[in-house]
Order: sequence, then C-alpha cells, then structure tokens
Amino acid sequence: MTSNRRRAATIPDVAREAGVSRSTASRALAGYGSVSPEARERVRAAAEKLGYRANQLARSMITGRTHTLGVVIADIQNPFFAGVTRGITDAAHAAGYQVLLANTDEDLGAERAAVKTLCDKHVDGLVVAPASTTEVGHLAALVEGVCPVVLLDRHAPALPTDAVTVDNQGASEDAVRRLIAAGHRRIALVTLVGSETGNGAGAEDEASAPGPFPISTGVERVAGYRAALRAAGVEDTDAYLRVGTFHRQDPAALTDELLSLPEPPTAVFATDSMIALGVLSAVNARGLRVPDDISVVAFDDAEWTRVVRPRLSVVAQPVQELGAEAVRALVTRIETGARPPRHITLDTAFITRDSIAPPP
DNA sequence: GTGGTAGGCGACTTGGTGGA
DNA sequence: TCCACCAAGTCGCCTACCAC
Repeated sequence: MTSNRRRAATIPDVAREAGVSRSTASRALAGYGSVSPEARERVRAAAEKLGYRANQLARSMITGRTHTLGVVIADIQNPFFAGVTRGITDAAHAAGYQVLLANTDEDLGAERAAVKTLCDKHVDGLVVAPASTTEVGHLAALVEGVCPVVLLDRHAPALPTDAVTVDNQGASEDAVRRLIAAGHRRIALVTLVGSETGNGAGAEDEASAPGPFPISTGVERVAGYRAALRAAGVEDTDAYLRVGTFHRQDPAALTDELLSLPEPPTAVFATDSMIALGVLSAVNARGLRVPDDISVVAFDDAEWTRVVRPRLSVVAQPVQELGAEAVRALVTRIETGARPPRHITLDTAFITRDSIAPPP
C-alpha cells in the first residue's frame, strides 16, 4: 500500500531551490551565523514557495525539548476545570508551548495511564490535578527523574514539587461562618471524592461516611467546615457531612437523604458547582424554596450561579489564574532547572448573592 | 560570507550471525 | 527452520569546524 501523502519540503529542498548550500539555508532559516541579506531573501522565498515547515520531531531529537506541556485534569465537564484549562492554554501559548490534555474523571488508574501516555510523547513537563494526593508514587518517579511536575488545585506534602492552590480551608471556614452568622446551626456539607482511592473511601458502603479523603482539597474544605462548626459550639460536626464517590453517588441523592432526616439541615454547603447543581435539584424536587426554606452556598463561581433565581452565594476562586500560575511555575522549572518546591496559594473571595437567609 | 562535512539526537527497521 | 541478539542504517535537523 502506498501513501498518498506528499513528502514535505526539507532544508536540502529549500537549499536547492535557493541555489545555496544546506548550511546557508539552515543558517538563514534558523537565524544564526552569518548570511548575506541577498542569500537570506533567496532562502526565505524558496521556503515560502515550497511551503517549508521545520520538522519539529527532528528538532526535538536534537534539543531534547518538544515545547509541549501535558495537562491532566480531573473532570473536563466541571466548569472549574474548563476555566482552569483556559488559563493553562493561554499561558502556555504565551510562553511558546503547546498543550496536550487528558481527563481522568477523578480515577487514579486513568491518571496513571494518562501520565504514562504524555511522558511517552515526551512532553517537557506536566500540570496535574491529581485524583489522589496520598497515592502519588507515579508522580514521584517523574519528579525525581527528568519530567517536571506542577500540581494544580491540590497539593501532596509527600511530593517535592510545586503546587498551585487556593486557601481551601480558610475559604470553607469563612463560608460556613457566614451561614452561622445568618442563624444556621444545622449546616450540611455535600462533597464527592475519587472513585479509586486505595484507602477505603471509595467503597460503596462507606461512601456517605465522613473521610478519609484522597484529595487535599476535600480534606481542607471539610476541615474548614468542621472548624467553623466547632467555633460555633456545634459538638457533632459530622452529623450533616455527606461524602459521595465521583460517578457513583449522585449529590442529589445525598442531599435528599439529608432532607429526609427527622431534623433536616437548614443550610447546605456544596464543595463545587457541579455538586451544587445536585443539591438544588434535590431541593427543587421536594418543593423547597431557596433561601426561604433552605440556604445554599457553593464553592466556585460558575456562570450559572449568577443566572439562576435566586442567584447563589459562592466562594469565588481565581480559576483561570490558577491554571496560568501553574504553567508559569512549570515553565520556570523546565527552563531554570531544580529549585526548592513552592506552594503557591491564591486568594478566594466570598460573593454574597441571594441564597442565604435566616433558618425558617 | 559561503560551502562542505561530520557528529549526534532517539526510535525503529533491517540484515547478519550464531545457537538450538 | 526458527529464534535471539547485535550492529548498522534510516529519518531531518542543528551545530561546529575547516577551507576557500
């Protein structure tokens, strides 16, 4: 079987067309050494005529660099990661890098496969939102080797590399404190964790039990929730804490279970905007009104939270800036080599809208 | 300023050799 | 004949060096 694909023009082709040697053509195209203006123009014209494009594969062989970044995100459908990816691609292009994207659905096995695939493609570095911040052996091997890694949205203390996050605990504590200030005492938290954790949290029968959490984000947001409740004198801080498993438990079902309790919560804190959708779905299904019957607060300022009625009060993260900062940290690490790992923490802001009211 | 040449990058294929 | 193993060659490009 023969290929219909025409052979791409190479430097020898351009040199022949321009009537110069390969050396001169190469010098003129790459902009090094000395080339007369006339020869440079002839080479340029020949390259344009032949549609010459430098072979990046061949160039990568020499330089050892592909100018490609691998990005491993947890949930491509989540508006948070859509915004983060926008920040990543903009910052990468500005720095002269292309991006290869992989989605893991918060699954550790899928993450390991994605990391392997991207490394096989010889990306210059990886931005990873890890499905687990405790099981990071596959990333540790890279950090110790030749592929720099920057963690995004989550950080793993055992992994000596850069991480870019927000102050999840502080932001969560602040959000719950605002519900307490509005008079609430029965405040629920609904969250999801990855599907394969290796520590039991992914088991079906343990799904609604509080912790352990495989992701630092979950640990910190729950810690902030508990801290705020403790500070308000609430003894059983886990009575209204519900932890589901990504793709197994529906946040709406978890919320419905909470609303079935003899003393149901008067407020719900959803740890991301997708979970908030599930919470609202369950609230609507029961004919309850926000905020008259139940107050709702979400982590993430997704666009829809500003459009629905009532508009949701949220913890806003600098979503695009998270991605851009991760790329900047990664490019610095690629281009300047080893330096002590940094944990960059960006600020959040609580946005008060219409979904908080005193308890009924 | 220019031309010619050699070496090297990494993954893969091809061909030669030796042993079972 | 089959298999395993190894060396050499392939691809396109960059770079250094020397000669003119």
